[in-house]
Amino acid sequence: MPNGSSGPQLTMKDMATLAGVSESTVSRALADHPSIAAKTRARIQALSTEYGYTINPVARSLRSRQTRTLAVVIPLFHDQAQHLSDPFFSLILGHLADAAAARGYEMLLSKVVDRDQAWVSRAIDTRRADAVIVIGQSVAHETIDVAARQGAPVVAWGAKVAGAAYVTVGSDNRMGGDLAASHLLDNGRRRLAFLGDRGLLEISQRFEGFVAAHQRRGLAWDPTLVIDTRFEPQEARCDTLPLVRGAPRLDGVVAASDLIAISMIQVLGEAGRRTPEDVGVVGFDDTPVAAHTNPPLTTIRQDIHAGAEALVERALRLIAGESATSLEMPVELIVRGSSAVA
Amino acid sequence: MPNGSSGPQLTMKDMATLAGVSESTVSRALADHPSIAAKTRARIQALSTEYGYTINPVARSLRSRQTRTLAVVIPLFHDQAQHLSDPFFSLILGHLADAAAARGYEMLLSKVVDRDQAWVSRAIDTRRADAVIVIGQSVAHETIDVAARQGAPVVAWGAKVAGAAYVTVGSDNRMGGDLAASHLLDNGRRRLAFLGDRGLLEISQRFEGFVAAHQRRGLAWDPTLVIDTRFEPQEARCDTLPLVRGAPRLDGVVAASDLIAISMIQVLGEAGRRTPEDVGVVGFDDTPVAAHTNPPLTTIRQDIHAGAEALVERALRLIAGESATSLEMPVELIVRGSSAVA
DNA sequence: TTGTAAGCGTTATCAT
DNA sequence: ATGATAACGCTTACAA
Repeated sequence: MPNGSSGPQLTMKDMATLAGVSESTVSRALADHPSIAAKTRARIQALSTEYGYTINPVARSLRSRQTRTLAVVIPLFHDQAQHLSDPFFSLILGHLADAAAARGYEMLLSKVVDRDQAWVSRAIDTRRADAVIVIGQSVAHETIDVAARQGAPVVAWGAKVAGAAYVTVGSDNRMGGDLAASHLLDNGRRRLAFLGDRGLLEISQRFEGFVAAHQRRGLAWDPTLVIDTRFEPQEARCDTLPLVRGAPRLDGVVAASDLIAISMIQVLGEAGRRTPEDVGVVGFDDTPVAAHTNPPLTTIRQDIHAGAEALVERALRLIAGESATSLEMPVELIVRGSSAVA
Repeated sequence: MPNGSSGPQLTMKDMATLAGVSESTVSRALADHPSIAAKTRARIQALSTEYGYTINPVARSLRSRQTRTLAVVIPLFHDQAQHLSDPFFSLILGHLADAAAARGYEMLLSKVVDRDQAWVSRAIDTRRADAVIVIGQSVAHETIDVAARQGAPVVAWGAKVAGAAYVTVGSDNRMGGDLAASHLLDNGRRRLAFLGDRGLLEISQRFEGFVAAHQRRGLAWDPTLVIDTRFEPQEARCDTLPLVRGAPRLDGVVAASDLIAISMIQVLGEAGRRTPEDVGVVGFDDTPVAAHTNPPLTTIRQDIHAGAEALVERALRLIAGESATSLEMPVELIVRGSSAVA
């Protein structure tokens, strides 16, 4: 009575009996171990599929000391709220899931909300995962760094920090900020705002690019137009309202995310300022909505697919005991309606 | 030399030696077993925190036959593409993560892309998780149903299907479709389009509500204004373009997602039709962008937080061998600018 | 090329 | 109230 997918789970011992061999032979056959005769191997593998036998991953893990699982951690204590609502997360999560699955790894997902110390090492010490991927190092830099120095296999999506002990994969944020600001400046805009919480490493690097773009052109930027707004649309709205009212000559906006940009366009509209005629707006991420807002959003596209691949690939290198290098990926300016020249 | 978070992992045997008791005592003390003297319990627990000892979950799982893990599966074979890009997913994922963590469960995340049969039972048979939560039963209904009949602990986010053997948690989609259409009809709109792939159970139920709203008022709905568009903005765009051009008298749109609605507003705008003056638009989900688009989106809000809680709670009931009932949650109409009366 | 046997770190069943 | 001891289902030296 093969298959059926029901009934008590078969064990390797059962398979051994069924095949008339020893457990070790089954184990090796299923692992494609070359020392097992090709014929035997094929027979046992056929038998397993026929009976729907699958190796118990828990037992395997206990013995082999490998979980074949990657922990994906999203530190959220920076802004308490659902920062996770940003579509950026589902995007990278989807790609991570693909990349992990392609390599036969499972993906354990957790949010970390308390700013308590040791969650990185815990994810590993706790032996549920072979490596940890942190999405958005944000304020967690210290924690990650300490864990990495102690030998924990951690990689993070985020900004490359000088002297950091852990591997990062992320976009060239300076380039992004620079491209965005340059685009607006080259279109004759002169009074640019920067919206985004510079307490986050990645954002502060985007801001550096924003500044660099001005400096290269010998132009000044206005500190009163720099707002450390959060990612939540609600907050973004509150933070930017006074700006719009107080800065009549504002003619361009570099936002740290598409969501902030979209929110800003709305706020501007309510104040009677048109996008792009009066104010040009550039977002960040090129999330799926960006192309379909009104007006469509000019934005900086990050290659999240490649990023996810790189994260997983590096995690596996660390697991294998090899070394891995950080990666900073170029970004691309996508010009759409929100920044069109008047 | 306690703590330190480094060095070789402590085992229960180590703790036993350290505490001068047997392994069983440590095990029981850590499990707060009442048969262990309160004093001993406290001492051992203190020791564990001091030395940073944590029970090896793999060994525990092997022995106890429980993984304390929930598998969250997202079947994606319906539309091949990144359906996952919809912010709805990150929303529910975030809430699921919270709900699982609150109960001491880990969350294993996987996308299922191939439409091969047995992925539900595999997630369990494979013994990586104690239960499976499926997000969006979509075309997977059959598969889930079969698995559930065989006793697999599965719960799904989605539409309640008559005669289904598995537990579902979802919104009252008929009510949603009805609310959306009624809102537009009551504001004098008469030629409504419905946009959404009715091949998906949830969407077809929303459509039923759309129809009911018309019927209750003795109004006819126009089949040529019903478009089975997909969730991807790109496709939504292509699918709806001809509609806009071909139906000059169209004055209302009920969309199956906020993303589709936003995309539609853009398409309308390009064709010279204003929202809400010429055409009123209602979305679905109340994703974070909805409140901040231009114009802000009238939409149907689902209580995703409660939904996630209910899913996890039911999954745990099934794990415990108890029975669980399906849940259909009311939705709420959120009126914003995109449907304002002319 | 295959088999034997010793663990991996817990929990659960008996005893005491 | 605590301790021995036997599993749980695999992998991997070491033998044959």
